[in-house]
Amino acid sequence: MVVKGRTGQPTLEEVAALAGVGRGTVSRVINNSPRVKDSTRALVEQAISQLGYVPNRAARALAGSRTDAVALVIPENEKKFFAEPYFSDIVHGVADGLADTDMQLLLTFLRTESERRRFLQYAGARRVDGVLLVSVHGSDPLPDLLAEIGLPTVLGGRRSGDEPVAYVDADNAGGARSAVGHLTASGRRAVATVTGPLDMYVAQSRLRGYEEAVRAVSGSAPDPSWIANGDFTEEGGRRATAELLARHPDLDAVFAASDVMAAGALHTLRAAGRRIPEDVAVVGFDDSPIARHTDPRLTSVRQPVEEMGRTMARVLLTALGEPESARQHVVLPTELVRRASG
Amino acid sequence: MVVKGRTGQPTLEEVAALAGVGRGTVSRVINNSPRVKDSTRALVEQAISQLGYVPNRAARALAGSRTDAVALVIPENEKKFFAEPYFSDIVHGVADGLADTDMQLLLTFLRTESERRRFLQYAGARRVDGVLLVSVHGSDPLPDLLAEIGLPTVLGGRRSGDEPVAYVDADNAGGARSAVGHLTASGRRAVATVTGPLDMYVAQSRLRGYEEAVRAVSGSAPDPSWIANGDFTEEGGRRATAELLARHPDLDAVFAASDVMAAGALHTLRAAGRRIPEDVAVVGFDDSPIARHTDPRLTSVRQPVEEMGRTMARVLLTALGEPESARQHVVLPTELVRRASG
DNA sequence: ATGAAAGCGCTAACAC
DNA sequence: GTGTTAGCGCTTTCAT
Repeated sequence: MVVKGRTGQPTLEEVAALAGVGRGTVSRVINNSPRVKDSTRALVEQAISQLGYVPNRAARALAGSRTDAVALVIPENEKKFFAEPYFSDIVHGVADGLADTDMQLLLTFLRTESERRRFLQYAGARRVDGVLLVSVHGSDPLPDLLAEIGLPTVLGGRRSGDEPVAYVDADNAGGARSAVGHLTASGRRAVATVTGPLDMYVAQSRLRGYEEAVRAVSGSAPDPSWIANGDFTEEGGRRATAELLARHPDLDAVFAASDVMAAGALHTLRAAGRRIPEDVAVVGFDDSPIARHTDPRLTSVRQPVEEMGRTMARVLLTALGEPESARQHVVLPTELVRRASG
Repeated sequence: MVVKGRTGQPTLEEVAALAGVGRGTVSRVINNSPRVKDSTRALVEQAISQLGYVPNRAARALAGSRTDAVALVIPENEKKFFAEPYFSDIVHGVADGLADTDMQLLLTFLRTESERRRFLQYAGARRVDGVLLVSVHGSDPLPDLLAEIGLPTVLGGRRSGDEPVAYVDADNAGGARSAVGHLTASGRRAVATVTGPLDMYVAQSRLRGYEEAVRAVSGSAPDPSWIANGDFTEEGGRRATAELLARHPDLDAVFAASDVMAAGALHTLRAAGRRIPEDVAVVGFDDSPIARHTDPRLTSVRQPVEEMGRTMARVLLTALGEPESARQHVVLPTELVRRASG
């Protein structure tokens, strides 16, 4: 006949019976309540391992009104943003940060408007304990909506300088400053930049870092003609670099606000007959293998992506532990990885 | 006054009350049971949307003994294997394949032996309905253990030619044949190969494809001296290519069993003064951006990775629907992407 | 410190 | 077809 319900798994009740205690006591033990006598605890733990007992998550969630699950949400408006190992690193980091918890990691892609709605319902129904949100675009309302719902949320990156929601970001402006500083320190003065899409704070920050570094050596803000907009794609990097080259045939350095764009810049510069790094130096941002293979000597700013993921997980866990804790804002340092060509 | 534990979420009971029906009927409606009069169904659906009702997953799981969740498991013995977009594509594909289900996607990395044990416990406790397992290494016992437990499992790739567990793989041997065939068709006869780690079936298959293609033109199996082992890393590709070059200075083509290794091969060949493709042609496998940026003209075999993920999800869903269905084995075709340099 | 008991929200058997 | 009811396995008062 059809085997139903029972999975054959031992239940808390059976553990209690074997240990000769009540169910409440077993529950206390597996939840690390301090109000249990050591000897009793030992008894129960013995029974647990003897039976190979594993608490039933669903029952726990139902009774305790929590889920022990967090969602990692990835809005897919800009898939290109995730072509690189960035995505993979974030996921690894988050998983690592959750590793010694028994939190489950749910992965959710939000491609369409209807999927966004569905997710909000889902979140509103509290089917996760918290949310990690990456690749937040300029004016994405999702973080605010989650905040209204009262669901602990941590962003990877931020939407603006005074992001109200908890976030973990990299020091993009600082990274850009050090990249450009690296160029000027070696005597390059005609430094142009290829920016990311300026509706993203990450792109604004990197541009700002560039401007600050230029001002630091020239005493004034760079002329806008030294700035060309890309979109974080290689093709965008090529196009923007071509513009820059047309406007300033004498440029001797380019700071690309992403490594993929740096790869594009390198291609365009080479195609135009410029030698790297004799004629033009290039510095990128992100330290991706793609760019390194385009030119192994490419100097780049490295963001600690995996650690960002780990930190996001940690921040969320903290927020889950102390519901009324202030929103945490973490900015991790970047690092300039020098190779020959910068 | 007595309001306790309530999360504020409407329950099935409230829906039933509002619709003026019993709870069982509401349950039937949300589970698409055919045994409901259309008019009643409409009534219930009206109440559901009026209340914004979302079924409680935990309660459902507890009562129905299923979880509506599948785990995507990634054994991390060989992290290098996932440096490329492969991982990202698989995940996207799986998510896509699950998109119009309300299955949740759990992500699980297995780094240590203790994590493996924990996962087996977890799986044994039936906290997921099924498992997707990628990057299965040569003699990994995990798939068999899951099969014993009776948990529907689908592999991405396989462990051997007669893999008993359901799997979705790419036609690696066929891809390798077409790659090498492409080289020989253009007159190259001195074709060497850089293999992957031969304890992986994927590497064996690609080597077999190479051997078959060589035999097809030369009439006999290639001498082992034309074969050098890599490990799917760039450095491995460099080393193996250097060996080949030392053994056969006259080689005029290389088939690399992965694109990252192809990148390594290109670097080594260039460093040795060989011109690509005048002196030596290179063909890779996987069609990764890394390799394309090393040489934009690199011809590669493309595996439909995202579709593999999608298919894995589909196969698993089928297995969940028909528990006694035969193990499905799917092999997806690969495609040669010709560019100038092959 | 521990046992007893009341749910958590749902599914599935069973009646009608 | 539809209502009723008994659990699913756990957490959490409330007594003791």
